[in-house]
Amino acid sequence: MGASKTEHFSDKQNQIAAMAKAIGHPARVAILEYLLSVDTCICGDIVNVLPLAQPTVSQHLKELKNAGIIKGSIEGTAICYCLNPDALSVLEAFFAHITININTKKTNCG
Amino acid sequence: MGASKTEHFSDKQNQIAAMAKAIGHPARVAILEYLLSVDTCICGDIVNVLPLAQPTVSQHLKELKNAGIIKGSIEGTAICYCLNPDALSVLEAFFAHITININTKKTNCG
DNA sequence: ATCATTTATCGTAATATTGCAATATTATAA
DNA sequence: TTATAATATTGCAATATTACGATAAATGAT
Repeated sequence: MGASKTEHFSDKQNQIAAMAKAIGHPARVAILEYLLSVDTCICGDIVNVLPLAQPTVSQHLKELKNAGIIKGSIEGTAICYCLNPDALSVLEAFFAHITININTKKTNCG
Repeated sequence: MGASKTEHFSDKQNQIAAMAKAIGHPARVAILEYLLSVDTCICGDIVNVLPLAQPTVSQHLKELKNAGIIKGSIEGTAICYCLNPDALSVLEAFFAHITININTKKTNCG
């Protein structure tokens, strides 16, 4: 096989998984942190910040965009990228919900 | 290639990415939600909850365990699994940090 | 010791991801 | 138009992931 059986899971579960998967690569974590470190959008120097070739960076940006984590808009020759607050707040809520509920329960095994 | 160039990124970035990647599959999101929905550990019925074969579920549990997201302990014939609050709070802090910082900045492109 | 139960591992097939060179596309400038 | 700059796409090789049948390992019960 090799393909996930997404049809067996809820839309919410698939959405969380898709976004987490998009962040599941150190280059893409680095992109998020970089976009967060500067004010608003970044127009055209993400490639220089990462230790990867331009096509590879372009591919990583595409995946983040497909998952809705970042947004991009054409600005002349360059493209401006920025974080998508909506997507990130969904993830934030998901993990906040988990940690809050863990703490209200008995401590665990292991 | 096919292998991530983890050596070019920080330990923190690799750690966040590894944990996010582990959650980046709907079956593993479902496992997290199930472990959260019951009190403390779950001993031995995770397979019945998921629409996947037993070896597949075992593999998913292994990946969550390798990433530190869950913990497991042997309890007779069964194995008890539970969430690892430490790992999940790292992710929670990561996304909380992002969403807090987004909101203090100008709204973005796209 | 034998059996039943539960979980893990092995082997394998299908598919996806990662990375980059080469090339194409798009937009601005001269 | 031609050149320049920035980003995207294509094509490909190496590797990883997903899924499951078959089988193994470990524990408890009879």
